[in-house]
Amino acid sequence: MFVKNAENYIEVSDFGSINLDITLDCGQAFRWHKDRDNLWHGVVKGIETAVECVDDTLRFYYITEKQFYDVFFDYFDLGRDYTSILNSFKNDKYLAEAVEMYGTIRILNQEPWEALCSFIFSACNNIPRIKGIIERFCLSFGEPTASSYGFPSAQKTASLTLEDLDVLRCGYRAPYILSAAKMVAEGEIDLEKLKSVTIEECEKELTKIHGVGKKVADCTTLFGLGHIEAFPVDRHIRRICENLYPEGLPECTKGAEGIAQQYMFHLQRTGHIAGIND
DNA sequence: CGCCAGGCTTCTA
DNA sequence: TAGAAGCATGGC
Repeated sequence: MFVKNAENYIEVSDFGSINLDITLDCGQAFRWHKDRDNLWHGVVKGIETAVECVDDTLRFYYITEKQFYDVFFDYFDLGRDYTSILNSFKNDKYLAEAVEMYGTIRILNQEPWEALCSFIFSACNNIPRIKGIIERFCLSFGEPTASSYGFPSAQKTASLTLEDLDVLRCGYRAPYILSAAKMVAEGEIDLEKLKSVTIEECEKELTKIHGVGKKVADCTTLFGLGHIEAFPVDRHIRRICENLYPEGLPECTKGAEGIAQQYMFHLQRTGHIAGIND
Protein backbone atom coordinates (compact mmCIF):
# COMPACT_ATOMS: atom_id res chain seq x y z
CA MET A 1 0.00 0.00 0.00
CA PHE A 2 1.13 3.52 -0.80
CA VAL A 3 -0.12 6.56 1.06
CA LYS A 4 0.70 10.09 0.08
CA ASN A 5 -0.41 13.60 0.89
CA ALA A 6 -1.87 15.23 -2.19
CA GLU A 7 -3.01 18.84 -2.31
CA ASN A 8 -6.22 18.48 -0.39
CA TYR A 9 -6.65 14.77 0.11
CA ILE A 10 -4.89 11.64 1.28
CA GLU A 11 -4.23 9.32 -1.62
CA VAL A 12 -4.13 5.59 -0.98
CA SER A 13 -3.09 3.16 -3.68
CA ASP A 14 -1.77 -0.34 -4.16
CA PHE A 15 -4.01 -1.88 -1.52
CA GLY A 16 -5.90 -4.17 -3.89
CA SER A 17 -9.27 -2.96 -5.07
CA ILE A 18 -12.69 -1.90 -3.90
CA ASN A 19 -16.09 -1.32 -5.39
CA LEU A 20 -16.75 1.75 -3.31
CA ASP A 21 -20.34 2.32 -4.46
CA ILE A 22 -21.47 -1.15 -3.50
CA THR A 23 -19.35 -1.42 -0.36
CA LEU A 24 -20.80 1.78 1.07
CA ASP A 25 -24.36 1.11 -0.03
CA CYS A 26 -24.97 -2.61 0.31
CA GLY A 27 -26.70 -2.57 3.65
CA GLN A 28 -23.79 -3.18 5.97
CA ALA A 29 -23.40 0.47 6.99
CA PHE A 30 -26.20 3.02 6.89
CA ARG A 31 -24.69 6.47 7.19
CA TRP A 32 -22.76 7.01 3.93
CA HIS A 33 -24.27 9.15 1.24
CA LYS A 34 -23.04 10.10 -2.19
CA ASP A 35 -23.16 13.66 -3.47
CA ARG A 36 -23.53 14.87 -7.04
CA ASP A 37 -19.80 14.64 -7.61
CA ASN A 38 -19.75 10.93 -6.73
CA LEU A 39 -18.05 11.71 -3.46
CA TRP A 40 -19.11 9.58 -0.48
CA HIS A 41 -19.58 11.40 2.80
CA GLY A 42 -19.48 9.71 6.18
CA VAL A 43 -18.45 9.88 9.81
CA VAL A 44 -16.36 7.17 11.46
CA LYS A 45 -15.34 7.34 15.11
CA GLY A 46 -16.42 10.97 15.16
CA ILE A 47 -14.18 11.81 12.21
CA GLU A 48 -15.82 13.18 9.13
CA THR A 49 -14.48 12.39 5.69
CA ALA A 50 -15.40 12.29 2.05
CA VAL A 51 -13.98 9.53 -0.10
CA GLU A 52 -13.86 8.66 -3.76
CA CYS A 53 -12.25 5.91 -5.78
CA VAL A 54 -10.40 6.63 -8.99
CA ASP A 55 -8.57 3.82 -10.78
CA ASP A 56 -8.11 1.63 -7.71
CA THR A 57 -6.93 4.66 -5.78
CA LEU A 58 -8.82 6.01 -2.80
CA ARG A 59 -8.86 9.70 -2.04
CA PHE A 60 -9.81 10.79 1.44
CA TYR A 61 -10.76 14.42 1.98
CA TYR A 62 -10.87 16.44 5.21
CA ILE A 63 -8.63 14.06 7.15
CA THR A 64 -4.96 13.86 8.04
CA GLU A 65 -2.60 11.04 7.20
CA LYS A 66 -2.59 10.09 10.85
CA GLN A 67 -6.38 9.87 10.88
CA PHE A 68 -6.22 7.63 7.86
CA TYR A 69 -3.90 5.22 9.64
CA ASP A 70 -5.75 5.48 12.95
CA VAL A 71 -9.26 5.03 11.62
CA PHE A 72 -9.88 4.50 7.93
CA PHE A 73 -7.24 1.93 7.13
CA ASP A 74 -8.95 -0.53 9.41
CA TYR A 75 -12.48 0.68 8.64
CA PHE A 76 -12.07 -0.14 4.96
CA ASP A 77 -10.34 -3.41 5.82
CA LEU A 78 -7.33 -2.38 3.75
CA GLY A 79 -5.01 -4.79 5.50
CA ARG A 80 -6.82 -7.85 4.22
CA ASP A 81 -5.89 -9.73 1.08
CA TYR A 82 -9.19 -9.82 -0.78
CA THR A 83 -7.56 -11.04 -3.97
CA SER A 84 -6.86 -14.49 -2.61
CA ILE A 85 -10.23 -14.73 -0.87
CA LEU A 86 -12.13 -13.75 -4.00
CA ASN A 87 -10.02 -16.08 -6.08
CA SER A 88 -11.09 -18.98 -3.94
CA PHE A 89 -14.72 -17.91 -4.33
CA LYS A 90 -14.31 -18.62 -8.02
CA ASN A 91 -14.63 -22.31 -7.23
CA ASP A 92 -18.32 -21.67 -6.80
CA LYS A 93 -20.38 -20.84 -9.85
CA TYR A 94 -22.65 -18.24 -8.28
CA LEU A 95 -19.98 -16.49 -6.25
CA ALA A 96 -17.72 -16.43 -9.30
CA GLU A 97 -20.44 -14.59 -11.21
CA ALA A 98 -20.99 -12.22 -8.33
CA VAL A 99 -17.31 -11.36 -8.02
CA GLU A 100 -17.15 -10.87 -11.76
CA MET A 101 -20.11 -8.50 -11.69
CA TYR A 102 -19.45 -6.56 -8.52
CA GLY A 103 -15.68 -6.51 -8.13
CA THR A 104 -14.41 -6.22 -4.58
CA ILE A 105 -17.04 -5.72 -1.92
CA ARG A 106 -15.19 -5.09 1.34
CA ILE A 107 -16.42 -5.66 4.85
CA LEU A 108 -16.44 -2.38 6.73
CA ASN A 109 -15.05 -2.67 10.24
CA GLN A 110 -17.53 -0.50 12.04
CA GLU A 111 -17.49 0.48 15.66
CA PRO A 112 -19.03 -2.35 17.70
CA TRP A 113 -21.69 -0.23 19.35
CA GLU A 114 -22.69 1.42 16.08
CA ALA A 115 -23.05 -1.98 14.42
CA LEU A 116 -25.04 -3.42 17.30
CA CYS A 117 -27.32 -0.42 17.47
CA SER A 118 -27.78 -0.17 13.70
CA PHE A 119 -28.82 -3.78 13.37
CA ILE A 120 -31.22 -3.56 16.29
CA PHE A 121 -32.87 -0.79 14.30
CA SER A 122 -32.78 -3.00 11.21
CA ALA A 123 -35.07 -5.72 12.55
CA CYS A 124 -38.08 -6.23 10.28
CA ASN A 125 -37.39 -2.92 8.59
CA ASN A 126 -36.40 -1.68 5.16
CA ILE A 127 -33.06 -0.10 4.38
CA PRO A 128 -34.29 3.40 3.48
CA ARG A 129 -36.16 3.63 6.75
CA ILE A 130 -33.24 2.19 8.74
CA LYS A 131 -31.11 4.97 7.30
CA GLY A 132 -33.70 7.56 8.29
CA ILE A 133 -33.94 6.32 11.86
CA ILE A 134 -30.16 6.24 12.27
CA GLU A 135 -29.82 9.70 10.76
CA ARG A 136 -32.34 11.10 13.23
CA PHE A 137 -30.55 9.25 16.01
CA CYS A 138 -27.20 10.88 15.16
CA LEU A 139 -28.72 14.28 14.55
CA SER A 140 -30.60 14.22 17.83
CA PHE A 141 -27.99 12.71 20.13
CA GLY A 142 -24.61 12.56 18.40
CA GLU A 143 -21.66 14.87 18.86
CA PRO A 144 -21.47 17.47 16.10
CA THR A 145 -18.66 17.28 13.56
CA ALA A 146 -17.76 19.91 10.97
CA SER A 147 -20.94 19.42 8.96
CA SER A 148 -22.58 16.33 10.42
CA TYR A 149 -22.85 14.30 13.61
CA GLY A 150 -21.11 11.33 15.15
CA PHE A 151 -22.90 8.17 16.19
CA PRO A 152 -24.25 8.56 19.73
CA SER A 153 -22.19 6.60 22.26
CA ALA A 154 -23.64 3.80 24.36
CA GLN A 155 -23.08 6.00 27.42
CA LYS A 156 -25.02 8.88 25.92
CA THR A 157 -27.77 6.54 24.77
CA ALA A 158 -28.03 4.93 28.19
CA SER A 159 -28.81 8.34 29.65
CA LEU A 160 -31.87 8.77 27.43
CA THR A 161 -35.47 7.87 28.13
CA LEU A 162 -38.04 6.14 25.95
CA GLU A 163 -39.72 9.51 25.39
CA ASP A 164 -36.40 10.95 24.22
CA LEU A 165 -36.37 8.30 21.50
CA ASP A 166 -39.82 9.27 20.22
CA VAL A 167 -38.20 11.57 17.66
CA LEU A 168 -36.62 8.53 16.00
CA ARG A 169 -40.01 6.97 15.19
CA CYS A 170 -38.36 3.57 15.44
CA GLY A 171 -41.40 1.84 16.91
CA TYR A 172 -40.97 -1.21 19.11
CA ARG A 173 -37.19 -1.09 18.75
CA ALA A 174 -36.78 1.85 21.12
CA PRO A 175 -36.74 -0.18 24.36
CA TYR A 176 -34.30 -2.63 22.76
CA ILE A 177 -31.89 0.22 22.07
CA LEU A 178 -32.08 1.48 25.63
CA SER A 179 -31.53 -1.92 27.21
CA ALA A 180 -28.59 -2.60 24.89
CA ALA A 181 -27.10 0.80 25.73
CA LYS A 182 -27.40 0.17 29.45
CA MET A 183 -25.75 -3.24 29.25
CA VAL A 184 -22.87 -1.87 27.19
CA ALA A 185 -22.47 1.31 29.24
CA GLU A 186 -22.49 -0.60 32.51
CA GLY A 187 -19.95 -3.09 31.23
CA GLU A 188 -22.29 -6.05 31.44
CA ILE A 189 -21.42 -6.65 27.79
CA ASP A 190 -17.81 -5.91 26.83
CA LEU A 191 -17.90 -5.42 23.08
CA GLU A 192 -14.15 -4.89 22.70
CA LYS A 193 -13.49 -8.18 24.41
CA LEU A 194 -15.73 -9.98 21.94
CA LYS A 195 -13.31 -9.09 19.15
CA SER A 196 -10.99 -11.81 20.39
CA VAL A 197 -13.38 -14.65 21.14
CA THR A 198 -15.10 -17.20 18.91
CA ILE A 199 -18.19 -16.26 16.92
CA GLU A 200 -20.16 -18.75 18.99
CA GLU A 201 -19.15 -16.89 22.12
CA CYS A 202 -20.06 -13.57 20.47
CA GLU A 203 -23.52 -14.84 19.66
CA LYS A 204 -24.02 -16.22 23.14
CA GLU A 205 -23.05 -12.91 24.73
CA LEU A 206 -24.88 -10.60 22.35
CA THR A 207 -28.16 -12.50 22.48
CA LYS A 208 -28.29 -11.78 26.20
CA ILE A 209 -29.42 -8.33 25.12
CA HIS A 210 -33.18 -7.91 24.95
CA GLY A 211 -34.07 -7.39 21.30
CA VAL A 212 -30.97 -9.12 19.96
CA GLY A 213 -31.54 -12.52 18.38
CA LYS A 214 -29.23 -14.65 16.28
CA LYS A 215 -29.38 -12.51 13.16
CA VAL A 216 -28.67 -9.16 14.81
CA ALA A 217 -25.95 -10.79 16.90
CA ASP A 218 -24.29 -12.24 13.81
CA CYS A 219 -24.42 -8.90 11.97
CA THR A 220 -22.77 -7.24 14.94
CA THR A 221 -20.16 -9.98 15.00
CA LEU A 222 -19.41 -9.57 11.31
CA PHE A 223 -19.62 -5.82 10.86
CA GLY A 224 -18.60 -4.62 14.29
CA LEU A 225 -16.29 -7.21 15.80
CA GLY A 226 -14.08 -8.12 12.87
CA HIS A 227 -15.12 -11.75 12.52
CA ILE A 228 -15.38 -12.36 8.78
CA GLU A 229 -16.35 -15.97 9.34
CA ALA A 230 -19.67 -14.87 10.82
CA PHE A 231 -22.62 -15.56 8.52
CA PRO A 232 -25.78 -13.63 9.34
CA VAL A 233 -28.89 -15.29 7.94
CA ASP A 234 -31.82 -13.00 7.23
CA ARG A 235 -34.88 -13.68 5.09
CA HIS A 236 -32.92 -12.93 1.90
CA ILE A 237 -29.94 -15.10 2.73
CA ARG A 238 -32.20 -17.92 3.88
CA ARG A 239 -34.00 -17.85 0.58
CA ILE A 240 -30.86 -17.76 -1.50
CA CYS A 241 -29.34 -20.62 0.53
CA GLU A 242 -32.43 -22.76 0.06
CA ASN A 243 -32.25 -22.18 -3.68
CA LEU A 244 -28.53 -22.25 -4.42
CA TYR A 245 -26.98 -24.16 -1.55
CA PRO A 246 -29.47 -26.69 -0.18
CA GLU A 247 -26.55 -28.86 0.93
CA GLY A 248 -24.84 -26.00 2.75
CA LEU A 249 -22.34 -23.27 1.88
CA PRO A 250 -19.65 -24.15 -0.64
CA GLU A 251 -16.32 -25.20 0.84
CA CYS A 252 -14.49 -22.27 -0.76
CA THR A 253 -16.21 -19.81 1.55
CA LYS A 254 -14.61 -21.39 4.59
CA GLY A 255 -13.17 -18.75 6.90
CA ALA A 256 -14.63 -15.88 4.87
CA GLU A 257 -18.32 -16.70 5.08
CA GLY A 258 -19.16 -13.11 5.97
CA ILE A 259 -17.63 -11.81 2.77
CA ALA A 260 -19.51 -14.41 0.75
CA GLN A 261 -22.63 -13.34 2.61
CA GLN A 262 -22.29 -9.79 1.28
CA TYR A 263 -22.07 -11.04 -2.29
CA MET A 264 -25.07 -13.27 -1.77
CA PHE A 265 -27.04 -10.46 -0.16
CA HIS A 266 -26.25 -8.15 -3.03
CA LEU A 267 -27.14 -10.80 -5.60
CA GLN A 268 -30.52 -11.29 -4.00
CA ARG A 269 -31.12 -7.60 -3.46
CA THR A 270 -30.40 -6.65 -7.04
CA GLY A 271 -32.20 -9.64 -8.50
CA HIS A 272 -29.19 -10.83 -10.41
CA ILE A 273 -29.86 -14.52 -10.13
CA ALA A 274 -32.36 -16.15 -12.44
CA GLY A 275 -35.00 -18.22 -10.72
CA ILE A 276 -34.44 -16.73 -7.30
CA ASN A 277 -36.63 -13.70 -7.57
CA ASP A 278 -39.53 -15.35 -9.37
C1' DC B 1 -54.26 1.71 -0.62
C1' DG B 2 -52.08 -2.87 0.74
C1' DC B 3 -48.03 -5.45 1.07
C1' DC B 4 -43.74 -5.88 3.04
C1' DA B 5 -39.36 -4.83 5.37
C1' DG B 6 -31.30 -7.41 6.68
C1' DG B 7 -36.44 -10.04 13.46
C1' DC B 8 -37.53 -10.47 18.09
C1' DT B 9 -40.28 -11.74 22.17
C1' DT B 10 -44.06 -13.98 23.91
C1' DC B 11 -47.70 -17.07 23.78
C1' DT B 12 -49.54 -21.57 22.63
C1' DA B 13 -49.85 -26.53 21.84
C1' DT C 1 -39.32 -27.45 20.31
C1' DA C 2 -41.92 -25.60 16.90
C1' DG C 3 -45.04 -22.40 14.96
C1' DA C 4 -47.94 -18.34 15.07
C1' DA C 5 -49.22 -13.86 16.78
C1' DG C 6 -48.07 -9.22 17.92
C1' DC C 7 -45.15 -5.60 17.57
C1' DA C 8 -44.52 0.36 15.28
C1' DT C 9 -43.63 2.67 11.28
C1' DG C 10 -43.34 3.97 6.70
C1' DG C 11 -41.19 2.75 1.70
C1' DC C 12 -42.91 1.53 -2.45
